[in-house]
Amino acid sequence: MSTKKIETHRKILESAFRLLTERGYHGVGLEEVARDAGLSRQAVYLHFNSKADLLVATAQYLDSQVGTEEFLRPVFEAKDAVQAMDRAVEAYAAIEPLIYDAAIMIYAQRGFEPAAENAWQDRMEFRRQNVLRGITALEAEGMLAQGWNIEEASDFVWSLLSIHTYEYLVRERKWPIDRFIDRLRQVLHAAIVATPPKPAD
Amino acid sequence: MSTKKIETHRKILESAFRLLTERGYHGVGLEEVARDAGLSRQAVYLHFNSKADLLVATAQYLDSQVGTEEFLRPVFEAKDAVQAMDRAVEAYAAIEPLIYDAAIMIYAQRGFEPAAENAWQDRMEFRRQNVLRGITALEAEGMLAQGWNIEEASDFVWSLLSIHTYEYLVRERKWPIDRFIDRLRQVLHAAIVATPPKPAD
DNA sequence: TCCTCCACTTTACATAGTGTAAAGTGGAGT
DNA sequence: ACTCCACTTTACACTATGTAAAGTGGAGGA
Repeated sequence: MSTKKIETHRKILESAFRLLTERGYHGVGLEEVARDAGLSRQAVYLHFNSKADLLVATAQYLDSQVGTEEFLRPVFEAKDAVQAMDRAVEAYAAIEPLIYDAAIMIYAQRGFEPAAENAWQDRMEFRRQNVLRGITALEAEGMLAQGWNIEEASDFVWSLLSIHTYEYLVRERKWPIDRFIDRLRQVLHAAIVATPPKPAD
Repeated sequence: MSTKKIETHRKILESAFRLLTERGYHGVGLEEVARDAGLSRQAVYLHFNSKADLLVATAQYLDSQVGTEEFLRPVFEAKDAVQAMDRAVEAYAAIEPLIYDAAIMIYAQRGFEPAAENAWQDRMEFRRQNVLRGITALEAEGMLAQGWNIEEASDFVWSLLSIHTYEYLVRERKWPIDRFIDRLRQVLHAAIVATPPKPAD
């Protein structure tokens, strides 16, 4: 692809991102996206096969802009699995607001557009693998609470750290982000971290 | 409304429910819903103002069919707040599969259709009030874990008992419903139920 | 029995969006 | 000067929602 085409590609994605997140998937037509990017509607079809394709590409573009790895670095550098977990909650709370609009849009379209379903599954699987690593480490350090196994604890934590928990508590219930972080940590500690052996007396 | 019209109304709702849940909101047109109900497309507009209206009416119709109160009765008849909570988890796990399709459809449309947004908020508020009552009782019995207040504990439990937790764990991760119930109870006990005072020795 | 009402049909139309097709344009690179 | 190609322009096919209005047929009341 020529430099020019790549540049146009990016312009479409940025117009699409802004308009789609402002007004929702059905709230904007490709006509308007194209106009916003300074192009004809047909030009958009030279870059993306369909509106659904554009949505998915937009979400992936956003992901690349957000730089998830940066946020996750402290997690991997933690001194133990419990600290990693606490840091993961913080990272999660920092990333979620940035990707919320796009993620929810993908989620809402996943029932109708196979491309959106794939994008959603990819994202979920990525997250679940990260959680699985964390829980595996927790278990290896003997800090996974009794009564849990790695698989089920991972599933549960993955579900707890989903975009919907953020939506319910922060967006709907207006929790300040610090409360959100503290409460999630509190729950995770209580529910899946082993209580420390009695201090020797 | 005449008996005949009410009957037709119901027929439309049942056709709509089946087709919409089978193929999704955008997967069926009113043409097809009407045909399925043995009517012309225009007849549907004599009963519902728009497709969005029909969706909302369908979800409400389903709610009325499900009989949520029946499921919740054991919760209100529990001997204490902790037992009520355990029973609430069971009721929740019984109701969720029945309303899942319709609820998710309403959820997915809520960004586009104010009617769907209202229906969603109503449902959420109903649930949140129920949870709030439960947590208030828990606190009154001195069984709310330290570090929680009623408001925040309610928000958290409400979010944990959302349709999305069911979606993630049962639908996506294929948890058997019993495991789902057990794990949720386990988490709730660990996270928000007070540890009993040390038995006298 | 006749009349009226009304739920529903039929036909038609306006509007809006997605996606396809194909000829034309203008500028950048060789 | 020639070519390529990204993009424009115009046009069309298709599908859906929603509106409008005249017509039909049967049930219920006078």
